[in-house]
Amino acid sequence: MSPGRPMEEQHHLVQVRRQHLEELEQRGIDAYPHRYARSHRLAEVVAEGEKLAAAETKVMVAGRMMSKRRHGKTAFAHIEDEDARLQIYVRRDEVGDENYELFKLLEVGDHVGVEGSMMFTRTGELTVKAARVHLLGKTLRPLPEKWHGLTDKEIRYRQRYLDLLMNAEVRRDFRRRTEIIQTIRDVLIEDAFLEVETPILQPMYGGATARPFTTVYHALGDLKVYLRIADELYLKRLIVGGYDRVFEFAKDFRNEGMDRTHNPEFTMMECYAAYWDYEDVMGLVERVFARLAERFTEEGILQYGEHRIDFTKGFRRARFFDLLEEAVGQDLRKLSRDEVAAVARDLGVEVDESMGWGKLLDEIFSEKVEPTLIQPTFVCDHPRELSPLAKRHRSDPDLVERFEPFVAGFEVGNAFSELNDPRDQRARFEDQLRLREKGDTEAQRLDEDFLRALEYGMPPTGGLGLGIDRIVMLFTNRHSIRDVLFFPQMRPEGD
RNA sequence: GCGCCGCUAGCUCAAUUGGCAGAGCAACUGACUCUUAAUCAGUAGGUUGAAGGUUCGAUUCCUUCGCGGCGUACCA
Repeated sequence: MSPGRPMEEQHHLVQVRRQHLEELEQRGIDAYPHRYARSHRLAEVVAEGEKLAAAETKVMVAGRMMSKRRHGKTAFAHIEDEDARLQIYVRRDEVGDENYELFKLLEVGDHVGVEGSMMFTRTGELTVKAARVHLLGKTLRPLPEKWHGLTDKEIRYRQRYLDLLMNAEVRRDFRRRTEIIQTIRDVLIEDAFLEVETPILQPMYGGATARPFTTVYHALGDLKVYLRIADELYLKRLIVGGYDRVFEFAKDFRNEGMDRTHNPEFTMMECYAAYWDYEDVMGLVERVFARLAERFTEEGILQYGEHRIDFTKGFRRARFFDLLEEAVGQDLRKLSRDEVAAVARDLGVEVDESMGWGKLLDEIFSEKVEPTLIQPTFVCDHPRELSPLAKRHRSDPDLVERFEPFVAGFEVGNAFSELNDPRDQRARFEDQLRLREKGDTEAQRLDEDFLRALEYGMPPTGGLGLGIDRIVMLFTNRHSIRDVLFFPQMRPEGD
């Protein structure tokens, strides 16, 4: 590990580079010029290679030098930019003595510009024959080895810039992250959703069950404020305010453990549509995944680890209690809280006394059903107790109109027919308060202003949250959330 | 939080039972005008994650700590 030490104490490899930098400056060369009049990106040169080489076209290209092979009075090197690499050929008798001396002082890692004409080498590789080489930015630290590259996960996560510059496939995956978000945004905008922004710092948190991060706001007398765990209650206020359809890509924060699928800050897309119910939202989720599958899979089949996931048939729809019954062999709906607890124990699911009926069912479901939900599935109609913001099921008051899309065994979202009856919403919050009094630190808070908003009338509304990081994991075939976040949470480096 | 594994040169990795800490690449010097993991000859590079202990002697064994990975728990 090489933490950033003061330059004075630097390693001899750094000292050598600093000496080269000084020598260059003594020759009057600016090691950090302001711009370079590039004529092509490398991918453009590569795409047009045949034509450019046939015409010996003059180009000005730029990139980071990733390899260098010197043979006396001639040399080859590769330069690389974001999405392509290109060989350069530098001959002393072409660039002149002075420029060749400059090139000798450049090293792997430096940013260089090359002015020259396109050609193919004897071995058939597209190459720029340099007429002149320019230094565009000097590197002071040595790059990891060219062959094995950088594999140490700690360095890859802590110094992501180094991971990105060494590993083109990592650059591609993060570019895809942006493309996935853009694809989802496109579908929403086509459906007339309006993109909005709501507060991250909130005086009262809500919209999910989780512990928050807290901070203080000095200007309001050290008022305790929270980083949002969800933006649900704010987006619903906007529906009350008369917007028809809204969405937000939100960074949410949850003060909980990290693992392969959890980072304390993560990205959730939430959207709400007036006059929709959860069946309408199912249609939206299917449109979103159909579009993602079209752009990012081969013919709708996604290879994720060992799984082949088929998006060509939409999502299977299955009810929460039916799936439970399939998995445990009996209908748990009519059982009492204690009977469910007994079933859970028999199944080897850990039970504790504070767990209510709904929580116990959820535990059994997580353990016995979720891992089996590989193909795209909507799990529908959950017990009411688990879902304090969802509307009662139109044909069964013990259930809510809710569904969770599952893919590859993980939950990628959550959706409801939104609860818009202010009396019922108040009663559900009060149930949560009772759970909190029993010691459930994650029970939801009663938000009086949100209730006031509902009392002004929210239309029937369908709402959805999508876990963006998990969706990116799916479509990049990555198995840790840390591989889809540029800068995952890490403990501070020691000295 | 708990369990297991790991941490050795800039990077990727070796080191027998506890017995002189090594290689490849990168770097430096020299040779080389179509190479591509360039080649050839030479040089330099280490507080073995940290502290303590056992021992004549510790990269190796023990204890504590730090960081990471994986699993598990918590967490929609």
